[in-house]
Amino acid sequence: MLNKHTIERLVVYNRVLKDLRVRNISQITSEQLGERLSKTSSQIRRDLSEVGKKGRPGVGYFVEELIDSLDEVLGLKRKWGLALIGAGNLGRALFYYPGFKKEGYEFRAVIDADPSKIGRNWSGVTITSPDTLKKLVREKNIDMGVIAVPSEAASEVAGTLVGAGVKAVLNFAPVPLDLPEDVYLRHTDLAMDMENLSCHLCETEKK
Amino acid sequence: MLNKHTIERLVVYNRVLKDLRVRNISQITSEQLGERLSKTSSQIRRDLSEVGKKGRPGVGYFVEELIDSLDEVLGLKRKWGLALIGAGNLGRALFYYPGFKKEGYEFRAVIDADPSKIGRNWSGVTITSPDTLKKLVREKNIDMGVIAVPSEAASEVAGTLVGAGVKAVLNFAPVPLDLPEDVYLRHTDLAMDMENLSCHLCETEKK
DNA sequence: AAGCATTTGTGAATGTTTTCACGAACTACA
DNA sequence: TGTAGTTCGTGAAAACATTCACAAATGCTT
Repeated sequence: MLNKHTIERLVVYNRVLKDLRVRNISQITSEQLGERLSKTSSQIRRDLSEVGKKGRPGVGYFVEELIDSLDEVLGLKRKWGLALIGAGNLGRALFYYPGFKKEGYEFRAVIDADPSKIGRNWSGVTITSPDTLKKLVREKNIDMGVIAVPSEAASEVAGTLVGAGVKAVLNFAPVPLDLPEDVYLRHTDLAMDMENLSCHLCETEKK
Repeated sequence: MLNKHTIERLVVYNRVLKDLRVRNISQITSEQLGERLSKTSSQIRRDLSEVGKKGRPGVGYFVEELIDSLDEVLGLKRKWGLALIGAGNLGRALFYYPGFKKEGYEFRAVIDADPSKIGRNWSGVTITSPDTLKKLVREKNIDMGVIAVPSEAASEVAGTLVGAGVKAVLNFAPVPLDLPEDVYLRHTDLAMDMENLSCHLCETEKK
């Protein structure tokens, strides 16, 4: 029902609204929100019309109510269990990234194939070997897998995750994964963003 | 000229093509490429028609030639200088991320406000304080800024980057930045991707 | 050299997303 | 209560993106 673009924007609106809440601002109009995000007000009204809560004509939206609806829609009203695959530099950065815990995402398992890493402890989570994954997914209620291994290993661990019953995967390895239809996959490729930037720089240089 | 969606796909095509090259495959049809990426062949032909090199009817595209054109379009034929702002966990992961160097992106400056970090050395790059940024951008030919600081500090460092003349910014802080029109900005918010996943999980659960 | 089998490149058709524009809902104040 | 001033929600229009479908280009076989 909600399309991809809308969801992406809802996430951003939610961020801004939470910032407003901290600053004790309790109402905002679509016009103001749009200005803050360089979007048209009608875009914002259209997007928000897809979540439950309605704005009030002549006034705008109530920050608190809207956050509540957005948290509901975006699945932030409950905790989610994560398994981190890959305990390298990137894996560690993700594990300790404060934004996850804040929104209810908990790393409950950390997997790495490197024997020198297995057994180490990160804030109470012990790093274990790949063959423990299936068991951990069941026991620790893992909802999502986060892949932070080198490209070569990515396909295999993705397969293991899916085999263990995980239905959502966030892939940081720079390789497109081919997973079953019913697994929701997002690919966050750091170098891809960079290439996007350089492509634009190139284009503007030409002008 | 090239639109956002097309660029995003071109980056992916380039990845796949480079993989094919490694495996000594020298030709590919739009049909095959489409299958590999779950895209229609006409989408791929349309996208590729926007880069210089033409395919050959009855044969397909030549991998090597196509990579060459894509590298050109995506700005991968030259080196780019990066400044990393923020030497925390995420900053370190980005700095040591192998994908960047491979595609010609070089971190030439690392900035952090924490006195205990200033003076440390990461693979030959010394961590320096924020007030050195302007000078470094000039001296080290910095093309892009990579922001990996906590939200509170993000706006300010973004402003400093822009003030120093940087025209492209990759923002990892979970806060929307408001930069001048002529600065190209990309926002990679790790928690945002996660929220996207949980939103989808929620939606499918409901059905 | 001719005919068949591929596959490209691209107008035209279709589908999707965003913006426009305006009636209806609400507030504020006299 | 009435009037003026906001702002929302949403059909309809416009802009944008994808897919279809087919002529033209090429390779392969006889």
